[in-house]
Amino acid sequence: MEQKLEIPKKYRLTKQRKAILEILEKSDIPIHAKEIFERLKKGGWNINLSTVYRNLDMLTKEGLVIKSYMKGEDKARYALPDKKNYLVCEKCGKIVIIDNCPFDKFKEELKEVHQFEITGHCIEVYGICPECQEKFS
Amino acid sequence: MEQKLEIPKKYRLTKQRKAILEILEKSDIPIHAKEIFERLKKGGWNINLSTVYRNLDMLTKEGLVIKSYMKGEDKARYALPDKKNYLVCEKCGKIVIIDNCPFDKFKEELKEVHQFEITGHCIEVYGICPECQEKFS
DNA sequence: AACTTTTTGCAAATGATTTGCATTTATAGA
DNA sequence: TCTATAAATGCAAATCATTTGCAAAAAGTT
Repeated sequence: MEQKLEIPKKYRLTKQRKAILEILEKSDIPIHAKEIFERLKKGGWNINLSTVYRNLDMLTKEGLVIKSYMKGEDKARYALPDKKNYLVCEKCGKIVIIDNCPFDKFKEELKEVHQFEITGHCIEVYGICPECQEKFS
Repeated sequence: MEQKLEIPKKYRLTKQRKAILEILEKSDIPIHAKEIFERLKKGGWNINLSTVYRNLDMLTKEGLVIKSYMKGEDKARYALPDKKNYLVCEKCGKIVIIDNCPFDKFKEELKEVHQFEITGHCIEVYGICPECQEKFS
């Protein structure tokens, strides 16, 4: 259940890389590359946007970061693996993390039916949050 | 369970629109805008790529088409709603549609826990298909 | 057929993401 | 601690999917 976040030895632990991971750790929800970039800038860093992209790319390929797209959006969001399942309110945009991923229970079933060896998944659920249900009813 | 694919009356049923929907119906898996465009071209249509995009956009907003992104890809794929849940083989890229969406069983649970009114979802599962399991074992 | 509104085609613009290259930096070894 | 060297960074320019403006064409009416 715990994630280690160990960067493979063939990569170097640069301060930029560390800083990007820290931003991701502090964020409750998946965020855009540019958002990471801007938070770093605001934090006094003099980092470049392409450095952010290059690192996110490498981290994604290594499985240390999850890249996803939200409905209606055209740019990627990035998050640490434990934050990838979430509910999105279509009205206000609020995001709620799904902690106990319901999918795990289905892995076995899916495995049997399709004979696939499951290695990962991504679930995105849309709906209307309690507050908006009141507001718009 | 059945999808109607009725275009709301405020939109016109142009031949381009019909042709795009036909391509989507014929495809087993979610495909790129450009792929749709090229299949139409090959079929003798003299359609424009922006027309494809504009229609996919409208169809997506009306809920007649599902837009999604596959892991590792940076461009959107489009599919009819009954084709949105699928398994992807990480080795060979093969795609298998999940017919009986396992998620439906969880809607209620999620609804209770988070008080969200669920309106939609998207599931993408990665793994290794039976053939590749043999090939790479 | 004429009218009104939606769509289309085309070309140009946009915006996220990527890339080339010279310079800097992290890390291993002397 | 100093050096060598491969990996990373910054910057500017390039890419490529997607969007948009606008005049011409097509749909659905009357």
